[in-house]
Amino acid sequence: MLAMRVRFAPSPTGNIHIGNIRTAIFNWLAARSCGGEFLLRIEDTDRERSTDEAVQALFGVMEWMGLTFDGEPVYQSAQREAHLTAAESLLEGGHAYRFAKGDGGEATLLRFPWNTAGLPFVVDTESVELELHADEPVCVDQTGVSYSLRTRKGKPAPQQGTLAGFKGLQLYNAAGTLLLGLDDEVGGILDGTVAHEVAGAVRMVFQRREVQFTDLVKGHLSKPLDSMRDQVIVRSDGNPVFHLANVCDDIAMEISHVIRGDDHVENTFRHVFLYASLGAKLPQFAHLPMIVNQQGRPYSKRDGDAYVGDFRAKGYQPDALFNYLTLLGWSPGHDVEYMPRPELIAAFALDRVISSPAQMDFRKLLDFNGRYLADLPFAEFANAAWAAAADEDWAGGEREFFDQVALLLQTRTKLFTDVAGWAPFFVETLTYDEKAVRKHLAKDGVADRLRALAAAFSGLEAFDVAGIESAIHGVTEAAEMKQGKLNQPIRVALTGQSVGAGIYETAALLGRERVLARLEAGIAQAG
RNA sequence: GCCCCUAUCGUCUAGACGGCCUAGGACGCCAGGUUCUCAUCCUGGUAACACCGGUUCGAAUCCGGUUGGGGGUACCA
Repeated sequence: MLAMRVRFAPSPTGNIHIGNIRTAIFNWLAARSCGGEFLLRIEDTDRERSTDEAVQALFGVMEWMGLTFDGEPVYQSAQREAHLTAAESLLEGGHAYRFAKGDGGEATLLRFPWNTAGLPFVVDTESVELELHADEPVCVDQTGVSYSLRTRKGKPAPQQGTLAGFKGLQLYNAAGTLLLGLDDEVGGILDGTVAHEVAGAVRMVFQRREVQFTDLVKGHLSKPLDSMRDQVIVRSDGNPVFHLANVCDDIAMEISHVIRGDDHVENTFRHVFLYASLGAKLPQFAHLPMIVNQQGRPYSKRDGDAYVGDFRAKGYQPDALFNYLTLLGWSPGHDVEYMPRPELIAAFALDRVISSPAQMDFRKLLDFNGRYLADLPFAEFANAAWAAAADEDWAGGEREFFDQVALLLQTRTKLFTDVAGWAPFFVETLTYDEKAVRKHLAKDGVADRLRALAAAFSGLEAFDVAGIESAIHGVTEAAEMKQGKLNQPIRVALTGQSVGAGIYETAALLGRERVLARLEAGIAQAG
């Protein structure tokens, strides 16, 4: 088997969201897990909406996520001539025709071939017999067959399908007389010289044909050809449409596996004909389940939700987001979910991707982020925390002291924005959490104990962790309290908060002078 | 309307051959523990096979139907 060549093909029409980047991740993992190549193609043919800023943002996001691509990015807009040339050759080979639909000029349409003998992905299935609505005519021309079924209430329900979907079509009237046999005149219809409008038909019979392909994720898929319509490949204004451009580029880039979102499944039934008409070999297809938002709808650029850049701005670790996203629609098959990138590369396989949509769980992502932060080498953690603190009022103190605080809090940090909560180490005047004050400080006897503690602290020879611990123990023993009962009141007095790092370490780091001042302020709060 | 896909705890998921599933793991939540607290850590608990039929000695697992969800049905990508 040839090496795997995959591509990520976003259109730069806005910020890239979580669904897009997950597609990129799976492509990247598929390639990296088997030594294949991961290419980037920027589908910028929608010139009105494609902006250079969006392209730069795309590069930024990919770099941040560590999604390295091979070779130079391909810009689809630069391939326009190739697309048009392909359309021209399709026209010359009889695989396409020009037709004026509506009031526009002539567009170029791909013709699903009447003769499917050489196409392994089209098979004849059952013979179909349909009751028609007699009031509506059946129209047969080179664009296809249009007819009307009856709804339950007896109203006409218009249908339309490509000519090739109606092999052996026969139309009958109520008396059972054959009104039209398609196969006899298909030649003229195909070249556009003959068209029929048949009135009074109540019954149609034809041989159904199905288009089939095997998806690496979803398995064997099929769709009746009579439910499909001929596909415009070049608009009447002369611009190639997405389907043509996409397939031409994938052929030109020699893509072996097309890995994309579930929303492209239906397109694939049409794309296989394009590959065949262009004389190209079919790639393998893998359609990934959509990632849906809290409302159960797929993320879209229009909703402006869940941009990857937002996660970056909020201080998420790219590796944590990467790891988390990998678990949406895929699982390694064992119980370990926390998998650094090399493990992910080793474990990833397309055949373990599932096919139903997944919803983001931001809490689980946060948990992953906390684990990745805890596992960061300390120097890296401290640098990033320092950078994250730059926007705080208290930023810019001594780096050595900051590092000591960071060391104390690394394992408890879920997100770098949490450093805002480190303020008690860096500011003079505390902001008290009212709830914490009420619960821990404003209780009978607390003020007395804090006074006793202040005295004990003052008498301490060395204001270190061991000394602080024994001083606290001394006070609780004298008050006949349970060990640790005084810790939360002390914490609230020293930090204004009910949560934080170990209290002895916190006190030691704050230093005797500040601790004493805060105890006094705390006593005032305790009233 | 028509076509395609899909359905296990609140969420992400495990569950190749039907019995090892009185359905496992993770997040969340709850409780307890770490002879000092907490957002760390440890232990325990909570909670699911959409519904109805069928096949079978036996079904979350196979088949059919219903319902729900998603996608498509464009001279959008």
